[in-house]
Amino acid sequence: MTIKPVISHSLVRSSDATVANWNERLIIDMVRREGGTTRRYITANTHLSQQSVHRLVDGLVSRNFLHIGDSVINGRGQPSPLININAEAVYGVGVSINTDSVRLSIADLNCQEITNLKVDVDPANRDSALPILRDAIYECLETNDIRKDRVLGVGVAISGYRMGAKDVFVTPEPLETWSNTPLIELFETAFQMPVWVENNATAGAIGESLKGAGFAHSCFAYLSFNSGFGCGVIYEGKPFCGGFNNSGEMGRLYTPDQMLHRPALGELLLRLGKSGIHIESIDKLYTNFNPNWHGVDEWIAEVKPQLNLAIRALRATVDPTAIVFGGEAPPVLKRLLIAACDELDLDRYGREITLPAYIASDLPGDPSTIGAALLPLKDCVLT
Amino acid sequence: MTIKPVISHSLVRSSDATVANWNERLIIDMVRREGGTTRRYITANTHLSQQSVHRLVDGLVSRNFLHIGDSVINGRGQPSPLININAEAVYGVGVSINTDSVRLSIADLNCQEITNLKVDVDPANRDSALPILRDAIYECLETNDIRKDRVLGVGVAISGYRMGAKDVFVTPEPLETWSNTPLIELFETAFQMPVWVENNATAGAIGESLKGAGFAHSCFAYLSFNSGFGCGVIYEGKPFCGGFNNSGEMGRLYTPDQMLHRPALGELLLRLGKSGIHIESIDKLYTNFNPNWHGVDEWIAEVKPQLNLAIRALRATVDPTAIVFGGEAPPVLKRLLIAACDELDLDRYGREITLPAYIASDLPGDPSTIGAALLPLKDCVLT
DNA sequence: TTAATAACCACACTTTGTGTGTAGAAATAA
DNA sequence: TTATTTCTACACACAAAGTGTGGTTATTAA
Repeated sequence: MTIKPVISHSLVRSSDATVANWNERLIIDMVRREGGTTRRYITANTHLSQQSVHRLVDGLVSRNFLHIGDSVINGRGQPSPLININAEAVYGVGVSINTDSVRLSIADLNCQEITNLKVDVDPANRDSALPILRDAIYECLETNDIRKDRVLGVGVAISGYRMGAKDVFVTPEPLETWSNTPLIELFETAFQMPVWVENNATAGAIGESLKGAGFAHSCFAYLSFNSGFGCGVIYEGKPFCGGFNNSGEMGRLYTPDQMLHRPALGELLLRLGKSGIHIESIDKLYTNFNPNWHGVDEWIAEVKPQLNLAIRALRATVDPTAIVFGGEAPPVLKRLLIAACDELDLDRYGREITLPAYIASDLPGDPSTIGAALLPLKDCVLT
Repeated sequence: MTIKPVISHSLVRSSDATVANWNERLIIDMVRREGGTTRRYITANTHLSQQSVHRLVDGLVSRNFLHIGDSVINGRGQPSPLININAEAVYGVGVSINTDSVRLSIADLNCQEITNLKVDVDPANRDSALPILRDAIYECLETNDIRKDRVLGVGVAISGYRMGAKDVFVTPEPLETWSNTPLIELFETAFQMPVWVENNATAGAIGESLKGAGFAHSCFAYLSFNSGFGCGVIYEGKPFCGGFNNSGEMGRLYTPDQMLHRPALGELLLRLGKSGIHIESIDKLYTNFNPNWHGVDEWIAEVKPQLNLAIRALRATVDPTAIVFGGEAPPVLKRLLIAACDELDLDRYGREITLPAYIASDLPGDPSTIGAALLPLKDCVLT
């Protein structure tokens, strides 16, 4: 049984029951990325003619995805009315399930996070978690005055890799309860809304593609420093999933020996513990991090070879134009990790080669939750 | 100045001047891959309706890309006429420029190699090579009775990585003369035909996607064992080029120290030479290879760690469903290399994970030349 | 012999784009 | 002030490429 969209009829195209066709999505995403623009600009920057842009924008305005604002003067000629996103047109709900916490988030059509909260459930117990999560979602929508028929669906970010189907995961052991189950059916039944499921690193990458590095890069790798260490790849603006849908599963790069020294924050917590600094969760690390703590420099030195190996592997295979340092690492730590990267910008004949940009993600908090909330938007109305 | 297609007007669609639109290409490629099929099969295996398939096939038959053959009976109902590829409809010409040889090849619409020959030119001297190559192409077309208006264009495979534009390469030093030049304009001017340019590993991968592993895999990595060691990635049936267009440039994976022990056949020739076995070219290695030669086992052991690192890097980032061992390595050597691959099929909790298939390519001779000849076909009429 | 099935094909229709042409509004240049 | 320019707005005819309906025909199973 597939859950049908619950969104308003006025938002759905009568012809094919989708929310927006590809050219409409191109226009919505262009308006969003530009933070408002004119029909003139859209005509100049798409393959569409003036007449087509006019008709498509008209339709999107009448279906309330876009607003017409004041006119702007661009030299001679009639001024262009500004076209703006109607941020309240549709929303995406995001849920991230991590080993130590479950978070909930709502994003509007502008990809702005409306709310982000920790849900007080035990992620290790599926049966008790699902109804609590469902209640939390509906309560959260009500609190924020969001009608249910404006919600495209729920994106779920979970750590682990896929096995067979696109929605069956093998999770880290603390999340064993979510393993080997078709998650879409599970969540759709629980939430009574359409559901998307994605690996947490890829969810972070999607968030970055819509709000951060994606403005300048259409092919980049997103390093996700969480309890573990993962990676999401964006190619041609879309998530790259590979053959078995496990692209970016960095554990497969390392030998068992190297695994112990990979840049996973869970390992950092252990090292800090040994130095007498006891941090109980990645959450707390984010808020309390001090780069002068005893053990930080040592850990950076310890993981540096594995971090550089990951970057070499990405450059050799994916060849991204940017590598984004994200996940739940504290901002200062991201900068320390970037500083630890070797800059191998010469080929074997000593000729210069272009390096990818190393970027510290500045999406706040847990990027996989906001990324999860953006999944429905990305899949229905954006590009 | 862009060279216009020289193919017959009867093969080009009047509406948009392309050779075939996407649905037509889907059908042509399905007929090709099936080695002939019925409209019934096409209808069942595409998103197209019976009526649309009928209309599209009709158009392709009247434009001579397809032939209608005998009918086959499939149980009750009217028998279906067989639809076959007209192999002589269009052709692609391929040129590969390697450090030690220049090869020329012609492929028909069935992706069958019509001819493959070594061109007697010095690849190190561009100005003398171009006119000789042009003459060789036209002579070769004449010899094989192929009219010029059936040729889609020339694909060129060259070793090296891209710099900036998609047709500007930085080549290995022996091919310095082809470096830092927009190659499309260069070759189009010389050949007076449309030209495609591709890295030789990716050209091999494209060949494999049309004639070998591509029948079963839409995402695979193609390891190209040549004088150097490269890789081409196919994703969703198409070449994956990454952000800077240098996906698969495996040199970037290795440290300078590892580079000396990477699985490049040029290095094998050096090791064999030290053992008193003097092979003058990769060509000769292909025809005369003996796995019992002193030095072969030692070389396999020497490169094994770097080969496995490449595979780990590919599995972590691209996650292909197959890894094809190709390039100019002799068949026996490919099998030895496959045997040297560790099979890391357990995750860090000891759970089983699906391995990619390790496949020895059985395209004969130099795959990059045939791959080059397939470039125009892939880009104009196949998918 | 007859019913069922599948292929074939004509036709009307829909969606989604294009190009042409016209009218009008507002800013700038002379 | 007036003319020019630039851009919006909109009507209309048209084209490409798909769909659905329904009828005809060929073959097999009962």
